[in-house]
Amino acid sequence: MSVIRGARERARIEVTAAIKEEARRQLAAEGASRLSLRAVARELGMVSSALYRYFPSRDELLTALIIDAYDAMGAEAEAALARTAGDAPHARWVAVCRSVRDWALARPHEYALIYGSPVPGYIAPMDTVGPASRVPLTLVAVVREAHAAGTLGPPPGSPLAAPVRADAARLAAELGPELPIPVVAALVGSWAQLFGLLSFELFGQFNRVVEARGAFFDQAVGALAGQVGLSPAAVLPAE
Amino acid sequence: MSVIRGARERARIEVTAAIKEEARRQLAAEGASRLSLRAVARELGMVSSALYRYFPSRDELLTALIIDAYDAMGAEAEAALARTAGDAPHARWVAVCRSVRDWALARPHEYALIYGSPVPGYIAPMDTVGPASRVPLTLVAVVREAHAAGTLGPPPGSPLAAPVRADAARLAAELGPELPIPVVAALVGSWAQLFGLLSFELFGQFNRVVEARGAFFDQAVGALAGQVGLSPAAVLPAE
DNA sequence: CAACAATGAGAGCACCGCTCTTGTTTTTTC
DNA sequence: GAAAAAACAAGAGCGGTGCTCTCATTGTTG
Repeated sequence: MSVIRGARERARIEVTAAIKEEARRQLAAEGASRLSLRAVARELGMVSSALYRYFPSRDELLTALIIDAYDAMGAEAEAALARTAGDAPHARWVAVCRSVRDWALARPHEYALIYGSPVPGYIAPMDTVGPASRVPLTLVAVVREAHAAGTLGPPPGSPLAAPVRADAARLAAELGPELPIPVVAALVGSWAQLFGLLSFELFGQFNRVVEARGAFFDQAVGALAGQVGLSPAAVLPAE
Repeated sequence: MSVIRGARERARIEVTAAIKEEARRQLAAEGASRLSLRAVARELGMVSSALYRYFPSRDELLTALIIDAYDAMGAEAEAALARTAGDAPHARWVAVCRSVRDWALARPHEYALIYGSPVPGYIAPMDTVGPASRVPLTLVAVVREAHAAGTLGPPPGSPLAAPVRADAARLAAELGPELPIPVVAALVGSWAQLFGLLSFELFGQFNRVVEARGAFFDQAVGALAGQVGLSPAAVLPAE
């Protein structure tokens, strides 16, 4: 399947990669709305119409960049999870969140591409949902491990309204049937709130408000962990 | 100061308003990145160059829309606060959050304008910070009232790291010197997290994940209230 | 009334996304 | 190995964009 068949196919892969690379460079320099196919082509020494052999439209190029960004961020989160194997769940939660933040701080424009305003009229194709769910699935993995170890406390807060419980139950069936329903509901909220913190920091809302951004982030995601039932003290029991 | 001096000045105010109105219509129809000065001018029966007498650039038009949007959202939040005078702080908190959500759901593109990816290269001018702070100040008002009434519990979570405490202390001096520092820190986090919930809902991240969006939002902002020390049970004491 | 500043109209510049046609090169098929 | 098919690059061109410039007109003010 991944066998490269000939010079043409090899060239196509290389050119496609070069286009995305140059597009990412322009993204970082100018932002998504100023990404120009003509400029990308010019920089690559080709004519603009040639670029349409590789991406049928500007939106398709953006979609490819979106998928790449989701994948890169997800890989970062998964790497953080793997790196902290054996640590306490609360610490792993914080580590995963931090890795996401580090990735976003290094590539703010790619972050904006996936968590900023959606391009108008643009419906995210199904190809994006897999890559997009890698970060939340990583957070779920942390919680499942804590639950398996018996260190997961009940999430604080009022009991769930019926429709929320229904949503959470459906999600639990997909993500971790053994998890208590309120934990799943709290997880979804924490997931959104994590990116609220990131977006505010990256989009400038914290300017002149929060200066110690890293410390503040750690504090906030620690609190988020508490919201899903992960307590700082709990440690994985030795086998 | 606000006396209208002549026909010319009156016309200028009307034309400026008409331009913004038409621009908002296009914003709703096409999104910020497809907002076109020429199309606005065309719809208004003027030539595109005439529009530059009113806004020196497309970005300036966007800035005006941004300020209007912040102001409208802030007014909505303040109205919700006024409407619930005398209610328990926890209920007022939820009411303010709901009013912000309702405003955003009715004008998703204006929401995206102020809480989505910033226009690249675009630095928010100082004019925006006043209108932008109306919503957070409304949330602060709820918490201050609860504190004055003595119903504000200590926010849960680990003690604050020194730099976070310093930021929060500086903010407390501006926003409410009587408030405990950890409450101020939790407030900033809740503020960001509130818009995380909103952005995920509005930008499509909850598609196929959360269906009962209103109920879920209420649940989540209720938990957010708990994070700043507002408990559902506490009621304002009768005078 | 005259001088002035604000406004509108039009042409034009450089750029954009995208399409179509033309000629070339690689791959596939017989 | 030659012919047919597919992939590709290049160029011209269409209708659109933000923005600037010039020039005539119109309301304001001394």
